[in-house]
Amino acid sequence: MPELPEVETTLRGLSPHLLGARIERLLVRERRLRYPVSPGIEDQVEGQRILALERRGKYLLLALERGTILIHLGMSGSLRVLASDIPPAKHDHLDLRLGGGSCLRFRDPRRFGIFLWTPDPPATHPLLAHLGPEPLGPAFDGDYLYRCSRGRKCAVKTFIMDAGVVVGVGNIYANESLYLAGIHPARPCGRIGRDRYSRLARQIRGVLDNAIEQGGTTLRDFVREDGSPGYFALSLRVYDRAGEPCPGCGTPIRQRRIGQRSSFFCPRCQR
DNA sequence: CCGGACGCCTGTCGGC
DNA sequence: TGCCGACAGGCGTCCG
Repeated sequence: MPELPEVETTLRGLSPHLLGARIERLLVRERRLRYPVSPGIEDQVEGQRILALERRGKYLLLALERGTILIHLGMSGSLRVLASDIPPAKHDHLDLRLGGGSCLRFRDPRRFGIFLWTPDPPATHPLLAHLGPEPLGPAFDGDYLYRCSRGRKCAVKTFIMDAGVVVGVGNIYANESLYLAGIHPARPCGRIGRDRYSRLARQIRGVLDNAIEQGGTTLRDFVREDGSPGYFALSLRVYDRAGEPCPGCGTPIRQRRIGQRSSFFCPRCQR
């Protein structure tokens, strides 16, 4: 579900509510997520203050005084801040109760999400240790993509969705940035030149920046911390638009599976 | 090392 | 109206 912009939107919305807050209690109703919620996490986090909120790729990190809560929203997860006396709905798996009667509530119908405790520096955690650079950070550019792709044979779309290459680019934004860069999603990544990769890197950055500005993309279940949707769905050029005319040339948008994921592209504008 | 297939879950939608 | 299969924004694991 949520890709980088949705996680960033969530982080920005949560920050004013969570920063500096003290955790009174963690209530876990359902431990069976992508990985079981860390045993004993309730006792670990109780009484600690939240010092910082950070994002690494699609992971959300709550830095506490003696460790870090590591959250991933999976496909269908969302986080909201609300009064803790509001009764939980179906799929509301965890409540992080804060002072003043408010709580951070984690909902995740499909339970592909993650909620883990680590006392160690989060960058060393096995789930984070092998992640590629941030697409909005200084290490990410066309040259990086070019060098990284030499000798590889997978489709360029699969390549940019590989979190070991660059983090945070999920199916929606991969489709959109390839369209804007004029690159066919099935093209082998190792046979794309420097100039095209620099265009692609710029478009990835631009698409993510714009999506963050619009509060993310709401297709089905994504909601912000206050329950409102994101509006970037209105800006999608090709994603979920099979058969509709390409905004550039009018050719019907085509849909096809690449690397087990639905892919959308204009057969004329993307080569 | 790389790439492709699979599975984890629930909800929704389209076709019959 | 109801049932059934396909599919959905992610990602770790397994296998060749």
